[in-house]
Formats: sequence, C-alpha cells, structure tokens
Amino acid sequence: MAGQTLEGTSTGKRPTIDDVARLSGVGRATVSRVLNDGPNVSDKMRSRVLEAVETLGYQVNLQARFLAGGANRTVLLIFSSDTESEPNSYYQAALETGALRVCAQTGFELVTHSVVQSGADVETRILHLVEESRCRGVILTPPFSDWSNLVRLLTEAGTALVRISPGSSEDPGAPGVGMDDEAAGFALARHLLDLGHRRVGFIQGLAEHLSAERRFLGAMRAFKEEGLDENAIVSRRGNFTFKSGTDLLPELIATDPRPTAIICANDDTAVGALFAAHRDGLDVPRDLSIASFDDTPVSALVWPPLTTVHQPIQEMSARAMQIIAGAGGSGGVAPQSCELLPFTIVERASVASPARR
Amino acid sequence: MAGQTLEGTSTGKRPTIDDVARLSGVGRATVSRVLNDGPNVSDKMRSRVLEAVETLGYQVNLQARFLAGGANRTVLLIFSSDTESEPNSYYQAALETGALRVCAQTGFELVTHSVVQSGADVETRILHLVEESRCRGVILTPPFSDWSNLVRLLTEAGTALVRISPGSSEDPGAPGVGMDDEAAGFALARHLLDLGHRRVGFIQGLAEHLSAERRFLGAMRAFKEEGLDENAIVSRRGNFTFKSGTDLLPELIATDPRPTAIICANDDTAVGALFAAHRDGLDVPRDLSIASFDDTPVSALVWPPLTTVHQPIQEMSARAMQIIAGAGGSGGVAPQSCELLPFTIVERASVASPARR
DNA sequence: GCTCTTATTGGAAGCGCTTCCAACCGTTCC
DNA sequence: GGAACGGTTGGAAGCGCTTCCAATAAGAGC
Repeated sequence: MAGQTLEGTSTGKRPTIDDVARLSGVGRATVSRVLNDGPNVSDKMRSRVLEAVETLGYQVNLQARFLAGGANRTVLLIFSSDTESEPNSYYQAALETGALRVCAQTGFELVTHSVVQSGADVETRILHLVEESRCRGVILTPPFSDWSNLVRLLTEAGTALVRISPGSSEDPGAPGVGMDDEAAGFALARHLLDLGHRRVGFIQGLAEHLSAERRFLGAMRAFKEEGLDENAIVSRRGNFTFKSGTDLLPELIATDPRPTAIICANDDTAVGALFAAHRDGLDVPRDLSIASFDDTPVSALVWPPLTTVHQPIQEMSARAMQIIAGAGGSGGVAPQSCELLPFTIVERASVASPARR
Repeated sequence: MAGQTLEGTSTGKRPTIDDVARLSGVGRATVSRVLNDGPNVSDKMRSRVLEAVETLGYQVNLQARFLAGGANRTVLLIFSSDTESEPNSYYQAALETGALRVCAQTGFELVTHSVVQSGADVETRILHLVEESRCRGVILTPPFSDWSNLVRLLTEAGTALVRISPGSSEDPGAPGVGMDDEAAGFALARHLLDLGHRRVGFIQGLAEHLSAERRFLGAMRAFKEEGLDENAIVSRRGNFTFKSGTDLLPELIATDPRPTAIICANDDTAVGALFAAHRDGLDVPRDLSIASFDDTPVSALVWPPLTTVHQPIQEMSARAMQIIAGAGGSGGVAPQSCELLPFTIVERASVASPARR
C-alpha cells in the first residue's frame, strides 16, 4: 500500500470511520473495536484511535451502526390519547422527564408516540410502530399497559417491554414499574379514619384503569377493617376529569348522612370537587375534607392545597428506562415482576378532622 | 436466470426489499421506486409490487433507507430544563402533543431532548445532539429559541430549524412560530382599562424570556396610550413560578394607592397570586382582579377561574412541525419570518370591574 | 532454538436501501 | 424505413458500520 493519504480526508462531509482509520494508521476494524469498548485492543492503538477521533471531531453514524448489526438505542414511549380530550399533561410530561433523564445518562434516545385509543386496529398500529422503529425497547403507559393481548404481541415480537403501573403485579407478561396502589388506597383511607371520619365518599376513575381500581379496593379494605357500615361509604364513577369532580360532588354530599370526607381517584377530579364545594358554599376542610392521589402540581396550587398521595411518576419511568437500558444486547429484561416504588401521603390543608356536629 | 426462487423467502427474519423484488418478479430498483412514489413506474409494475408488499407484510428498514441517502424523518424537539425545578409541564406537554399530531399524519418521528440549561457548553451539547441524530429538523423552545448564537450554529450546520416564540420576530436567523405577544399584552391591558381599572400591578417573568417581556411592553403601551400616570403601574420581576406570585403579590398590594388589578406573566404566577390573595383575606375579584397569560389548564381549575390570554401552544408546535415536514428534501424552510398565530382573551371570573371605593 | 498458544490486527463480506446509469422498448418524425 | 426520443426497467455501486476470519506478532514451554 502506498503512503497513507492523510490529505483529502474530508471535504465538507462528515468524517467516517475510514477517515479515522486512515489518520491513525490502523485498520477499520480496530477503530470499531475502540469505539465499542471491544476487547483485545492494545493501549497504544486505543490512544492513537482516540486521538484521531478527537482531531477529526468524529461521531459515529448511528443508522449505519444499527444497520450493520449493532444494537439500536431507541426506546419508544407510548401514550394513549383519547380523541379529543386534553391529555393528562402532567402525568405525561413527568413520565417523559423521568425517562429523558436516564436517556441523557445512558445515551439512549426516547421517541414518544401518542396513539389514539379508539378504533379497532389500535394494537396493530402500535405493533407496526414498534416494528418499524426497530427499537430497543418499549415503555407502555396506562391503559395500554393492561392490554394483555397487546403485551403478549409485543413480547412475542421480541421487544424489551416495560409497563408503567400495570393493574396487577402478578399478571404474567412483561415487567412493570408502579407503586403499590392497593396499599396507597389503604393508607389514605386509614389517614382519614385516624382523623375521625366515619362517612366517606369516593369518586372513582375509569374502570379500565386497573391501578386506580386497586386504590379504591385498598381504601375499602381499610374501611372494612375499621368495621364501618356498608353504607357509610358512597361511591360514584368518574373519568379522572375535573368535570367528574364538579358533577359528582353534589351527588355525594346529597346523601344522608352527608360524608365528611371525599376521596378522589386523582388530583384533577379532586380539584373539580373542590371547585364544586366552593361553588356550593362549603368550606373545605371545615365542612368537608377532600383527598386524592398523584400529587400533581395542581394539588399544591389550589386553595386550600390538597392532601394527596404522592406517586413517584418520574422515578417510575426512569426505572423503566433503566430496566430497558440494562437489558443489554439480549439479556432478558428482569424477570416478569413488577417493581413497586414507595409512595407517601402529602398532608396539606384540604383535610382536617370532621367538624363536631 | 433460472426460475425465480419464490421459496426460501424468509426464515424467521423480516422480509427485505429483495424478497419483495423476487416475489413480484421485478428489479430491486423498481420496488424502491414504488415505495417512494417515484416517477416512471408503470401501473402494472406498481400493483404487482404493492401486492407482494402486502402478502409479505414488508416494512422498510428506516435505518437502511437513511443510510443509503434517503431523507431522514426524525425531528428533534429540544426543551430547556433547569437543574432542579419542575419543568413547566403543561407547556412542554402541549408543545409535544401538537408536534406529535403532525408527526402521526406525516410519518415523522419526534425525538424529545431535555437539555440542562446551566453549564458553559450548552450550545456545544445541543449541536452534538443534533449532529449525531442526523435529524431532518429541530424545534427549539424558549429560551433556547432566543440564543442567537445557537441559532446561527445550527443553521450553519444545515439543519432545518424552527423556533418557538422567538423574542423578536424580525431577528434574522431561522423561521419561528409564536403569537403576537406585544399585541396580547396590549389587549389584556386594554381589557382591564375598559373595565375601569386605573391602578394595575404587573408581575413579570424572567428577563431572558423575550416573549414575556414583549407582553409586558404591550401592556405598558396600552396604559400609556390611556394616559395613565407613570406610577399608576407597579411591577415586580418574578420567574414564572407559583412562588413568584405568592411572594410578590403582598409587595404589590402594599403600595398606595393599592392596585385594583394584577397582571401576571403566566398562569402559574397568577395562581400563586390568587393563593396569596386568599391567604391575605382578599376577595377575588371583588377586592382585586387577577389576569394572566397562557390559558394552561390550571387557570380553569382554580377558584375563581382565571381570566387569561389563550396561547395556542399546540398549534404553534404543530405549525413548526409542518414547516419542517414541508421543507422537503432540501427546499429552504420558509423565509426567515415568524408566523404569528392568533390569541384570544378567555374571560373568566377572576376579573371584574373594580369595586367603587 | 523451535513449535504451540494466545492476544492483536486488518481485510472483506455484508446489513437493507437509494440512486446512477446503461439497456431496452414502443413511438414519433423526417 | 431508419434515426432520434422519452418513458421504463434492472444491474451495480455504494451509504458507514460491525463482525467473521485469516494473518501476524508476541510470549510460553520444551
């Protein structure tokens, strides 16, 4: 081979691995090994290559790397969007932020997809999305995380899958990350009981969101263990919206005897209930305590601020990303378990002991 | 050539373009043309290929397509994240949702990045992100959209760049999408004037967010045109947070004569101000009107709901995506102008005529 | 000193796709 | 009737990278 042509290296184009190889006077394969922390590279070679990379400002072409068989570093984050309703923006943004944080550390890329939940071919559409992207992993958010058929399809497609807040932690299938919703429901109910409440209303969420159902069941268990009368508890089914709260609160406080506290499936509903309470001239918490789940920012912004169960949303998605990132080339993702992150009850002013009647 | 080998097409692997070519008995180049809606393909060939694609369930490998020179369909959405503060989740989520909607229609992929704003090498880090991804375009959100050096660097790197809410619409550089902040500020101030307010307080945002400054200037223009006294207006500088509102409201209402209305740079600040008003025993809107900008969901959830200027966030990012998607292979993005989307004042209960003293 | 291992190294074969270009075909025009 | 022509078609050359594999260098053991 004639003298190594150091000239004519790059002409406006980005440097390639061959440019690096030429500059450092080594083979292309060696450069590749250095770039991938491969084994069997002498220190001398390594530093020579690294130096060339530095001077050339070389950056690998990820598409080429993947084409050639390297592992893709893309992870899909899939949200459900109802056709018209505003998405639950905080929940979505927080999940994303948590995942993004881990991405920045690990060099992964997060691609977000919002899939309209209606229509018959939803599962197929998602499957297509995943296959086309050739991604390394998928993070599925509720309620998709509970669609066991979808979970099965994706798993069969060989995707590293992590589910956010799966409804049942024993459900076989893919691993999941969530919090112990049943225990959270129990704890919040217990908190109200400890303050002296004996008549409680509950505004539930959508039945298909299993994790929300588990919160409800946990609360019911607390009431039952306390020996409360069956009809000491009144519940109505909402759909997680502000409107659920404004619409259903009147129904709950119309019952006799009137509840002294209301638990809502999520903060938005609670804020709606609070709004309705103001509207109807009730003083919170003197006349009525209101508590909820999630601890989204709005819960601290309203007056009075809401007592709510803090759900570690960012941590959940961060953990999900870690699981995928750690799954390595093919090492099976952690066993099909569901990691439960700790929750805490954030006590604010919307809850107090019931006024003596 | 011997009989076309229809057998042995795929063995567990995904079908490739060659499989399609073989099955349909045409050349690989023709398949490629069909897939890309290329010119000069007879209907007969086209339908034959399409049929083969169908039976094989073929999907292009995007990485390979890009490697071979096809246009990438990835767009980067870059957010700024302060080290620890909670991101403005609604703003972020709404921008993303808008962009995602267009992505779904156009087959683009949105990759979100959250870049920590502190540190000296921020611009370099962003540039790296962009170069490494080989993306088709970049959407820059505030305050990055006003970093003219960054804009210049990215433009020089040959990226299709669209800025969200750039501070100045005349600023040369890349195209932008926003709303007429100056006019919005003017309109909101005018609204208060029309109701009879003559003493107004203003809680500003961070000075580096130029679009917020323009709102302030617009409001000041309205006051000036009305002939209000210089010191009829009191302003304090906040940082867009709830805390800004709670902290600064007392200062504003401590002035003599006391303002009858407060304008806040954004909803969070207004919610804080409202919180402080409750705390300090003021009745909103009887004792004090509060208005703000953005119309994020929280503005409708608090009591009383806030009068605020609706900013079409989703539409802004949707438009940004369209500009990038429409920029085609290389056709220069629309001239370096800034598209201004219409805003509207959403009248709610937090604003009323000042009480007669 | 010489053969046998073992750690390094570079050549070359693709990964799946786009695109240039030469070949081809049915027309149109002189 | 033959030359020129524009619409079609398929072969082949990469895009930049990983990885298999043969080749070489360097120790190790007798």
